[in-house]
Amino acid sequence: MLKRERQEYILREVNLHNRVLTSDLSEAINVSEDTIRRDLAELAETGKIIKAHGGALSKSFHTSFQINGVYSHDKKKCIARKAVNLIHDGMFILSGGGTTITELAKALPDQLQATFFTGSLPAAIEYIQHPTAEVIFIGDRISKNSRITIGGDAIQKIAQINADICFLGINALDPELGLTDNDWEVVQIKKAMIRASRKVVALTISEKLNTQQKIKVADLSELDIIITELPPDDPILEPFRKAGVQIL
Amino acid sequence: MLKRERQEYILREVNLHNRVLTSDLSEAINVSEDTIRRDLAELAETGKIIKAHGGALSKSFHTSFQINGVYSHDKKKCIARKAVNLIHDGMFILSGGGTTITELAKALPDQLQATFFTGSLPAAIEYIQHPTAEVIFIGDRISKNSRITIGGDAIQKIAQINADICFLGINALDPELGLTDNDWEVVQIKKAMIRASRKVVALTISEKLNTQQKIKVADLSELDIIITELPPDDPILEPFRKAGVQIL
DNA sequence: TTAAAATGCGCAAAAAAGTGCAAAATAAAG
DNA sequence: CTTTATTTTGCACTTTTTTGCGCATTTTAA
Repeated sequence: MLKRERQEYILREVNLHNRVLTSDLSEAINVSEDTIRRDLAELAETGKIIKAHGGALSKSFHTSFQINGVYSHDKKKCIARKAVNLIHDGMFILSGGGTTITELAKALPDQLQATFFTGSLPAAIEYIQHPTAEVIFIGDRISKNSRITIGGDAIQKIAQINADICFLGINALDPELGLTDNDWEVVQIKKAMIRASRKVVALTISEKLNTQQKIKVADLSELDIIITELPPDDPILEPFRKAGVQIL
Repeated sequence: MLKRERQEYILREVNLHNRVLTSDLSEAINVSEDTIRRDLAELAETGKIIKAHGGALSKSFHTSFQINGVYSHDKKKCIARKAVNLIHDGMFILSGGGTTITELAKALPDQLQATFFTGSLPAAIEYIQHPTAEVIFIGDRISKNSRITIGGDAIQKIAQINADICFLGINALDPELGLTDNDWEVVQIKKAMIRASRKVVALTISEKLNTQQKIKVADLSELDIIITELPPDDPILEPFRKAGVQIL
């Protein structure tokens, strides 16, 4: 076996299993462990793998490992964990934009099999990394501020969908004024999403409760569930529960 | 056995078995190993095979190896820098997928004012961070492997565009077989993009030159410009220039 | 802390590759 | 058909690359 060939074999093994042992490789290829170590050192030097004691790790595995650790203690992550419980196999899900929704996308359990419609670039990036999730992107002009699709073409596309559930990341929620926002185009998209879904779930950190913005998106009565990081019996949530919305 | 004949035999052997040993070839053809080595050197110089200690490897087998290194990133940046010079204010640009295209999106000069149509999530994320660029995302199902939009709806949308220029990140380019790929759905998108654009630019690192994949995308004659990290007078590029394609 | 496992380093043998040159084969010219 | 020029090939030799082993050192895990 050629040296180059051997190194390619090793690289494939690493990328396939996310990690390899020097001893296993040595046995499989029938060369000394020294040779394997030298190969791993070379591959690591050109940045193709991460060397470790006893073997090596794939690059992608290493990076994803780090990312998961950093954001684990976030309010939004807490909200996302509550939200994923509403998703079941086979569902068709409309997903809006915002960082909270992106957290939701990261929090999906691996074995889930569902179809996600979204116009949010950051959320789509996360959904597509899920092993089984189907992702349909709603295309049109992309808004620079919110990084979601806006425009008539998108609204038309959304109207063709009949989703089981819709997750909206929101900017302002008030017991009287309901759901409001400051971007006209984004509001049109959110309204379309609410119309296109049987159940509407609003995700928000508690700071945005009892705040108002300038453009009306929906009445509280149009929302089915509100999810925040607070415990369900927090007094701040009382007026929303009274309006007939379920709190998680 | 003629020299030419012998080299073609070697090339067939390489592509068939993905690797050859100098010693085996020498024995099979009944010439000295020196001669085989000289043949391998010539074939490697024109980019048809990859030389290695003890023999040679096929290009297709080898590419996966080179593509994810630290040096390939520099190459792609170099390619991106060449490509941005083709973009001018007011242009309508169709942009495909792939890491090279993503580099292009990162390399855009800040004051540029242009409209980008794309179905690539990573590229769109970069385009949208540009201060003035207009971004239109072509929506439909997102392919897990390539992270670009695929499907009939997307093809229909692309057909409605009449772009000034189209940038394609490509997987395999051969002087005879032209542009090829291994994903049927992605091929359909690329074909649509080529049809929808007045000028077609192929971006690729040199390792992918002289390689073939299974599904035809376009003839060389359909390409206007090829951009690689190599200097324009490199011998590997000669057959492409002869086919009438401009090289940068 | 301690024992086992893994690693790095120097070294030597084996394999392969590069080099210069002359013989052989092929092509071109007279 | 012969002669000359060019290319191709093989051989002897040197240089480089690759590989495995012994041994001191470091890392890991109990």
